Amino acid sequence: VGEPPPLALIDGNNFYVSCERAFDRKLEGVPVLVLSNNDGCAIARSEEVKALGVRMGEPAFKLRPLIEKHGVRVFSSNYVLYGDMSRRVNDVLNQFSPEAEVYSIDETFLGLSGFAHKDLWDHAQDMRATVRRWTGIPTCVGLGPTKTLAKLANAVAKKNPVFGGVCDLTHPAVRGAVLRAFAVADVWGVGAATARKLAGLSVTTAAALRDLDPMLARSLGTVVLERIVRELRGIACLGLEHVPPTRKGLAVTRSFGAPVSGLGGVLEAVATYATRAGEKLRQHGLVAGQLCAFLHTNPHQPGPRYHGARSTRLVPMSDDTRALVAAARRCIEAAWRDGFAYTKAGVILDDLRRREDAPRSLFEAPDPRAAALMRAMDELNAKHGRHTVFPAAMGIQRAWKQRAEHCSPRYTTRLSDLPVLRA
DNA sequence: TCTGGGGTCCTAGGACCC
DNA sequence: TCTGGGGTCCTAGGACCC
Repeated sequence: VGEPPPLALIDGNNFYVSCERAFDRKLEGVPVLVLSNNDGCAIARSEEVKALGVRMGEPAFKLRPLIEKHGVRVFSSNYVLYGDMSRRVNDVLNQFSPEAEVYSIDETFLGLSGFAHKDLWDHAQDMRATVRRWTGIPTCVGLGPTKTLAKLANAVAKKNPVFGGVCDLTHPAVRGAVLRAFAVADVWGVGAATARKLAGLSVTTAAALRDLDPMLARSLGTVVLERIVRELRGIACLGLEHVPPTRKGLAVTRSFGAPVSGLGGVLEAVATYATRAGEKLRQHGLVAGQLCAFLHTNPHQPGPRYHGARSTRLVPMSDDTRALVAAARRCIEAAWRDGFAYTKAGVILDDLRRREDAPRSLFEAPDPRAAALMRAMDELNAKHGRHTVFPAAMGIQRAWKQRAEHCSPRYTTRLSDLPVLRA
């Protein structure tokens, strides 16, 4: 029995940083850092920034001296730009294989059945070069018979420049040495909790995990860990998902730009998040059956803490902004406690299904004007910009709005932000 | 003294991912 | 002063059914 057909995992290097660099040559060769929402912490680092010792998720305020000292170029996250660049990269990859699964904003699995083994490496290099030329994004490629091995190969290619950007683990002979040198905590699907348990059994490398008894793995870390063991042995347990499955839940949650202690401010914020959630629902043609709203104080600070949340059923299931806003406000009013400085709130929708599959209630006939109203709002906001029309419950001042003090232009999705070439 | 057996469905919480 | 956002999957246990 042969091994399954090869898979490739293509992954953008320091993806958000590379998106910024694609439009500004002056960012080449200098330290570049991209911050999370609210300019809170480090989420993408150029090689120069990694060399300065900045870790993933490190709070931005702690980095301030280092940023000053080394002239680090700092960016707020620009998801409109990154999302569009991701789409462009995938357009290129689709020309190399029709079997694609977009796994995340910067990673795609490709099925490469039909390629002779000796051609794989050239093919992978060709993909890298084409993506680089057509989008400006540098990538690495991992090749293997299973998703887990392709992920592992990709991590190896990224970490060791000697591989030239491509690591091929489709050949069983080279796998052993690579797996013996690979830390088990870095294997895809092995998190901190599982790594601790494995360390207790002296399993510290990917090779040792591969050699673990699958039943023991199952008792240690559920069927998920058992699958990882088998995948490391070259037995595919995780298929390519060409068509993304319909999503099960959807959330809009944000930290505030500054703490909020009045009920009015939090109600405005969740009305805004519920409004955004409604837009997302309608984009996907979905309705929600359940809504949960929460608020909480800063978990990183000492002092009085509170986390409040309430959920409610949406009957009938809905994608109507007015129903979502009303439900979210009711939940927050019920969860509210005076006397705290709140730093974050959110709206979570669950029990999603396609609008045409939603159960109808026996006595209420849907009002056709409701759908027309939502459509009109969506069209106005699409044409004239977000928040051209919005529920009054969102407020006008929105003093709780997030920080984003270093945002780059939306180079590829907004005419006014197009890059300009000067002679 | 002594109280069945076999299901399904739902939810909360943990673990993990990027 | 100051620490992101948005997902998935799995399991255990409770509620409920006949």
